[in-house]
Amino acid sequence: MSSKRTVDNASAHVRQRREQRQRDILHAALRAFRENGYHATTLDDIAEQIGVRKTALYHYFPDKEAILYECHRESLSEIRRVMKEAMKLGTATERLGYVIREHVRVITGNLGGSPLALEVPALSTERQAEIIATRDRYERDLRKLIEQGVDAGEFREVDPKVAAFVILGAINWIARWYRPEGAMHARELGTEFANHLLGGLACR
Amino acid sequence: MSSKRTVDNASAHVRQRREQRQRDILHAALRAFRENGYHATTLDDIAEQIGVRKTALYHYFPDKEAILYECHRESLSEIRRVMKEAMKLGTATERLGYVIREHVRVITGNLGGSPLALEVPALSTERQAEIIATRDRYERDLRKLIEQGVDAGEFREVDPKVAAFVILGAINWIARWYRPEGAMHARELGTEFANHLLGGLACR
DNA sequence: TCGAAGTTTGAACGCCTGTTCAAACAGGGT
DNA sequence: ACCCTGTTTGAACAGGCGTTCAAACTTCGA
Repeated sequence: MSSKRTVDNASAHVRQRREQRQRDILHAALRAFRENGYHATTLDDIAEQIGVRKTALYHYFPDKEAILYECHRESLSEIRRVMKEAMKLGTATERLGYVIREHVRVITGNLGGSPLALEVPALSTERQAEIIATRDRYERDLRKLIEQGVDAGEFREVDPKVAAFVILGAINWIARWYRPEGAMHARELGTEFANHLLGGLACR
Repeated sequence: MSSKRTVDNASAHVRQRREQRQRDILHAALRAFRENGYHATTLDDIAEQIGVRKTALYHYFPDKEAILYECHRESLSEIRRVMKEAMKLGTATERLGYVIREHVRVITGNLGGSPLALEVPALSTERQAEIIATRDRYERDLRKLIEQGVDAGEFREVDPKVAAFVILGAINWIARWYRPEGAMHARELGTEFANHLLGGLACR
């Protein structure tokens, strides 16, 4: 039956275009949220960035909060993928360095998100719970990574919790000042961050 | 003339009470802004925290933005005072350590502010310019401090700009997770941060 | 060329929240 | 007891923005 075939092709094409549109919206939103915050960003802002009226957004997301939710999910999944990848490496130093560099790359990328820098309290209670749970899992992994480094004698005896906050804070703060147009390049930024956070400032 | 005398006493008392009220408002606002952000904080939130209706706030500040502005000014002045104090110390390591510890103390204190963590774009253009200028002066001082450490051979050869961002980011991020009720104490937090940011994670 | 499904739009609604204002209230000096 | 100043309040207003909806438009296969 060629009718079935063509219909399938058509709907596949349609779905594809729809998903592309959704990605566009998410990226525009992510960029705006990261730079101006969720509440300061209007649907008009997001819509304008992709050349469309705000009402069009409702064909792709039920409401504004859903957009934020997807931003959270997408960026969290990307960052957890990084963590998983890091675990394949040998030493804690290598692993942590990789995580830091990749995290910086993600946060500075046009497509990626600034994982934990997004507003959580703006979400509904249930969604908050889910996002926080995922984020905590990531943070726990990071702490464990640091603990392993301490146990292995690679790192000094630090409080893993505080150390993780130092690292995450430094990285997430990038979203507040980094602009793609700026002079600073993402790659060097990542290595510079990794050097500083791993090796500190002091001469050895 | 005893009338003059008593009037002065009275107005002094009144002024004093007024200033206390203003401080109360600022601290309530600062706390709310820092925890929930400027836009997510309503005047009702602030007013409720000091047991008053939101309209009462207008006797002390012309509008919401003015409250944010004063929060900025107060916390910036406190943090610049810290920087000035640090300059009296001998080595770059001591200076930077002091700045970090005190910065953490300020940001975790009930009364103090989270200096640079407040939303800037919510201010009017002129006020933005002023706040940014002051903030930049502080950041420049911090960078210079780092440069001096590099020149003196105390620090490794880092990009002072990036190093400053790492330090400020780690510290400012505290506002996002630190809660006074929590188990973590401000003092240890400060020294832990200083150790990490100066000495890094790696064993030496 | 037609029709159906997908997409975009403009107008309108409703809520939230910052702001204004006149009226009530409090306190302390005479 | 009275008044003046400073303070607080409730009601009402105004604008912004998220959201709804029916109507117009676009795309693409038949």
